[in-house]
Amino acid sequence: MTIERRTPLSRSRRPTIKDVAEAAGVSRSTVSRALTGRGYAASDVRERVLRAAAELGYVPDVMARTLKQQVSRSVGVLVSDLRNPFYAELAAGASREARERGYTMVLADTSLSAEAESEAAEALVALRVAGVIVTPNSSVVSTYLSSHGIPVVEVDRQFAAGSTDGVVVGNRVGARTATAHLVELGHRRIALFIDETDWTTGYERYQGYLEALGAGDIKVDPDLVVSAGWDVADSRRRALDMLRGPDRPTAVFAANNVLAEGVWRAIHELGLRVPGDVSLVAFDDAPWMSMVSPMVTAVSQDTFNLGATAVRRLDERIVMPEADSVTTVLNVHLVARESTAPPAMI
Amino acid sequence: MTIERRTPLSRSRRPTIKDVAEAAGVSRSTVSRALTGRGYAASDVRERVLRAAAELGYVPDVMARTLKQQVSRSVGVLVSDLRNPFYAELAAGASREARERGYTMVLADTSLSAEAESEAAEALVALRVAGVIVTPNSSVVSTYLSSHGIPVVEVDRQFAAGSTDGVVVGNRVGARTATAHLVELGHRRIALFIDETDWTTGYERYQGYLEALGAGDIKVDPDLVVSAGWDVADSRRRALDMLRGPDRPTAVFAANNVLAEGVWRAIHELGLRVPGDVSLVAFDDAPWMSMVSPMVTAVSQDTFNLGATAVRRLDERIVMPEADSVTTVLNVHLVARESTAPPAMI
DNA sequence: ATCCCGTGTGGGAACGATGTCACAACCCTG
DNA sequence: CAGGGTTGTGACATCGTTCCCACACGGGAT
Repeated sequence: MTIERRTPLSRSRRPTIKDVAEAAGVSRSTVSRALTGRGYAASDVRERVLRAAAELGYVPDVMARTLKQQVSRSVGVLVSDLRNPFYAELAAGASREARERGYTMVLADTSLSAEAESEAAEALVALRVAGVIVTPNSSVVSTYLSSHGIPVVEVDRQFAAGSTDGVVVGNRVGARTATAHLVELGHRRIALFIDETDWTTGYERYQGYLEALGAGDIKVDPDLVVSAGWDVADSRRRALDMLRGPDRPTAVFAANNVLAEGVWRAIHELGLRVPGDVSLVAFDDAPWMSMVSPMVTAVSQDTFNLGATAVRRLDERIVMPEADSVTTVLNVHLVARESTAPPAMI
Repeated sequence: MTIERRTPLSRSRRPTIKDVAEAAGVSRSTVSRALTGRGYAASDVRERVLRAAAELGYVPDVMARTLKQQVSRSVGVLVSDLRNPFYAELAAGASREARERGYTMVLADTSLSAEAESEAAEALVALRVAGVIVTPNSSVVSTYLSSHGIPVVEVDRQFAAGSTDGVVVGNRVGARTATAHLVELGHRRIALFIDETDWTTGYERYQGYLEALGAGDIKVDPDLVVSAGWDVADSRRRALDMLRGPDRPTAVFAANNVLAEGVWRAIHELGLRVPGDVSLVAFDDAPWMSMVSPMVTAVSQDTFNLGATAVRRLDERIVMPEADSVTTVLNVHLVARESTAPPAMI
């Protein structure tokens, strides 16, 4: 009859390298050498140490190791909004690549708040992470982290190009292709829904839109360029206003998946037919776009790969801190579906 | 004319508490007391220390602090697949709650792989996190972490009920409500698409389905219960087989959003009309379900809150390690939309 | 004058893993 | 037997922070 041990040994004290050394009958130094593979360790001793470590369930303390070596194997990831499938997929890609390269990932959803972003950045500095991947909303985070000697990779958007690495997609090309697709179909009144036109991403997509219109000899109508906010509700409201108006556009280019959702909802509420009454193209191919009917034509970006590439870039930067900064541009491609067609005759 | 400093001071060496102490002209102990607010510190000295710390851009090293205090302020979060909006939203909820409670979040996407899960769990032990939230695939992770004295909260599914905390939703009630909704509409041949029926989640949903059938005096047809895999493709294939068959069901209850997507795609490929030819109810209300036409009736769970609640539970557990384990059950509710209607007359 | 107390400060130990010593056993070869 | 290579040892230092204890100082009570 055995007495139940209320609290296992492990709860009271986790095994340390010292415990392993005692169990294996060697010194701590020898355990360290045997486990890491650096330095001398006879094969029978190594065997004994490994067995003792396994039996005790010994797991090295990353904190202590990092403290000594001054080299962390954690990376920070700051994204705007995990509920947006774009950021979720980005994080998924980063997660997989981080795991493959032996990094742990510290993730924070900054909820589109500058305060949360700064707070998270400070936490990452305190953790002494090896590097940070961020979808920035301003240059402050990149600047702050860089000033603390932490490598930064900006993803999707870029505020500190030249001084930090970046991984973005071909925004201008993508936007031009999407708009040109509408122009080729015969559309002349093409609305643009965009988050902003000041940042790199928005600016580039705006430029791509302008270029395609210019190439088609179409004069830009400022009333058709809507700088909608960040949520579906706002986009929907603005779309309702525009599509109810007298001079309704025959096509809409929505510059991200959130705006596209708002426009889509507005179109449906108004009972308009797609693409009969209005054509729709989106930048960023969210899952719902291939599920709705008609399916939405979209500029697809490999978001998962965007996250994975950012981690790769960061890893390279960590290995070579002094190399020139690099901006990687990933390709996008237009997925023509059912939401685009020539405009109806008037 | 100033000379550009190639590498800022911060890169060569981060400021330590010692630097702050020297700058403020006090001892390290005094700096610590002044900054943390624990212990004595004259107001003028505190002032001086704070200014020195701010000027140097001093950020305390979490590693060193944790090492000393043996109390971490990080929590681990292990989710199956961030690309699934369910897990993304769960992670978003966990992230916000963690931030509010002053925890940093270490996240790993285990990609439905047992190996990745174990690997991630070991990394979390190495990091000495304060606790872990996991959407488990077996009991091994919970057991492993518990054996290392790390508090665990199982979310969505539960393998170690009784020994660890859990946060789940009313799976049985939800499934019963969804199925009963179909029964009330007059359906007698109701298919169930489910991931598995052994685990807690799948088992409960299966039971709810059976209960609702029993209450409607409907005999269970085993051919209508499909244990589909984990991806959309598999679910779609199985749905195609079933819906092409001679004895097609008049309604389908898909027990999660992935299965629902597969069924939805199959229905469309076959040119069936919803709800005319077949009604559809889903467990877990994914964003696309309110965007497609007809909109899909679904059992909605507050996934964001699921993640947030799990962090709250974990925090309580960390504060009171010896308290009895608790399983929190969150409510779900049926959102009746357009994909359900009485079966067509035959 | 002595003691006690509250207040403020400094010195040193400790946390866990690892690297670096000097050194001690060995073995084998010449 | 000398010399060199191999293998293992314990002691000590390191990292940044905090805890514990010692001490200093001055005022009030005994």
